[in-house]
Amino acid sequence: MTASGLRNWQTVQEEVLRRIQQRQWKPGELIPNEEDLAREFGCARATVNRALREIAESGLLERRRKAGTRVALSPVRKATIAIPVIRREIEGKGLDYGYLLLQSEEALPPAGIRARMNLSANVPLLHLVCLHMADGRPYVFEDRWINPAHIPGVHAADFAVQSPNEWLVAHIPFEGGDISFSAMAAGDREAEILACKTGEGLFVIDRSTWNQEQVITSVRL
Amino acid sequence: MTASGLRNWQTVQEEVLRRIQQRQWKPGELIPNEEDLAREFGCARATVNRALREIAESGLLERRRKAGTRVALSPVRKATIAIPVIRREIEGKGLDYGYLLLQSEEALPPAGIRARMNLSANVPLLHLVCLHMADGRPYVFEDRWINPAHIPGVHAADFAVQSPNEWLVAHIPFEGGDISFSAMAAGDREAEILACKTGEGLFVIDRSTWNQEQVITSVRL
DNA sequence: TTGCTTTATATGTATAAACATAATATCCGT
DNA sequence: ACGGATATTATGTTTATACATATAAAGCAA
Repeated sequence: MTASGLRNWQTVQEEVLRRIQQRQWKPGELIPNEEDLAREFGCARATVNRALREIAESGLLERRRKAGTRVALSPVRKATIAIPVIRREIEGKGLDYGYLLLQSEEALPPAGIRARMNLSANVPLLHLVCLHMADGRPYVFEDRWINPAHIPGVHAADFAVQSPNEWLVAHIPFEGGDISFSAMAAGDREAEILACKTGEGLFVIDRSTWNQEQVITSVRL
Repeated sequence: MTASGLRNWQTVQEEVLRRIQQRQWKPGELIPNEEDLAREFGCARATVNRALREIAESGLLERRRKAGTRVALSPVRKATIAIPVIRREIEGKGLDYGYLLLQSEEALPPAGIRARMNLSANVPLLHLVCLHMADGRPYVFEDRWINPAHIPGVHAADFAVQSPNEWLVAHIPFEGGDISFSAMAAGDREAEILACKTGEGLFVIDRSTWNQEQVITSVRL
């Protein structure tokens, strides 16, 4: 090895990953600095930097100025998951997508929601409950609270036709959210709506979007 | 706006994000090319490129050569989640970590595991069952199958002392995994081990590491 | 020793310039 | 109008160079 032909950052990256995998560079160990690597690989330091930066972002390397770059001792495995628009997810599987609005009302949120949305007083929120179906069978149950005060135009939206999910994506400039996963057993209500057995395991996603509004979505997978 | 002081890529990125959020650039719309933006922001094209590339990686922009850069129509929300070593997770919460090996044997894997690990014949695997505890209370239940043929030295490891999780991290150069989440209701066995009620919701992580070996971990959160 | 200051150094970023690559647009012959 | 060759163009990458910044380490003083 120590080849002379690693001239693009992806090749450099592969070589570095190979060395980590094959323990040529062991966990916790310091690796040569960018300049040396650049010389060894016969490329510019910027190229090495590009390669190493990406690896560091993935958590396999740890870099600190002056201290150098070392192989992560306990690589925190990071997974990036894509949360698609539900309709796309279903259609992506080649199934027919169906949507049903079950409930739409202004109501005072329960304490749990109010706390997560950081609401002080008795602010009424728009409470939407709807069901996404794949090939006619219940697929995802969505329970969402929206703060109309922060979402102009939300009253004009017709959620009987378009799911809040899609409406929001199309109309609200958002960025930054907060997602957590958990599991719960299906209660009687969920069991009925989702046509599953009471006690069956449900996969739940709680998602908050911190533009201003907040979203609570319960998803069964 | 259209300021003249955006000279580093992070500032450029913020400005671009602002424009997307405030719908100055609408979803589906083409945004100016790198050269123009660089001129407008008073920085080099490479700087704009760096800023835009990152946004594109996050899914908010879509870029194609010659076609240009446009605001994503349906931004696939990507979340990167970190899967820490369990001990760290527990200790990070300020709790006492405890570990217990419940079972360790060579056995033929059930069909499901065999299929996922792509094993042809009747290959015996090392089957480990262990429990991670936080402050004395069951926290995570781990059910793991390891192919000893591909993990040299695994027989020498004493999993009564160190969890397979940590041993593997420390001894095996790995890269590339496959993670899926799901939910299930606790069966009698799980309920007993985890000291929870039968039927309670469990959060399950199935993880495969495709170096050669494979891992199935059931985690309750 | 302890704490502060300075220095050296590895990573981080910015830049201009050049070339590579993908892919749309255009032109042209049929 | 159609299909295929060609030109054009926006992004992608590499390079050398320069400077910024964090920070470990060394030096120094109380």
